[in-house]
Amino acid sequence: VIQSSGELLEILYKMGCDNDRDPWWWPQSGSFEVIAGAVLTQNTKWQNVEKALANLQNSDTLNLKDIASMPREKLAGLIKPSGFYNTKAKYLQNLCQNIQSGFGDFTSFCEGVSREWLLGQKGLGEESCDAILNYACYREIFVVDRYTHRLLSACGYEFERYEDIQQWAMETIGGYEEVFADMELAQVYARLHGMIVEYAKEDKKFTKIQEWL
DNA sequence: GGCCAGGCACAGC
DNA sequence: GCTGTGCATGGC
Repeated sequence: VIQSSGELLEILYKMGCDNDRDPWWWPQSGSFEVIAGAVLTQNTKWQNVEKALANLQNSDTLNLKDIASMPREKLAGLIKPSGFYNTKAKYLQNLCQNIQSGFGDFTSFCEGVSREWLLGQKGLGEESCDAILNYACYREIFVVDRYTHRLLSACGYEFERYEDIQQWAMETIGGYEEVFADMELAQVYARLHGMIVEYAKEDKKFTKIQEWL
């Protein structure tokens, strides 16, 4: 079991001080790209998502309006490198259409959207919803993914449900407010989730973190 | 060639 | 409610 949650958080926080990255970790945070990325990255390496995003960018269609209105086959072709391209094309296009009809544009979407609305969209589960809320809309929500689950397991915790992990993470982070005093809470959540992902890519069993604790 | 990647929907218990 | 399966490409 983790000896000190604060120590773990500080380690992760320091790892996040990479000036080359988006300060919120997710590339192009605060923009529509996050929405597309959240769907495309499902069970897929980010490296392949980048190719799909680049295809959209190069055809000048990486925006709400064009994805909502282009032929689905065309969208599927553009996002092919990210895998599951038929289902993702359907989900992403449907989502963009619903955002347009429900909110109008990206800015209004971010102001007005709720977690419940997102969960009602096909193709968005809890992780994708929270990723959009935190990284696109800058809401105070911590994203839980496979890596977070694995990290806690490696440290001796036995969480099962998504919301249990999320609640634990947000309460724990809240208890170390002074450590992150120079950042907004939403950005702290964003950065820490990102660092868990980055760390896990290098050290899938979290052996280094376990050594430190 | 097998395995996994920044999940989710849907069927069948 | 929980578990299994399909979705599909690309890099190691």
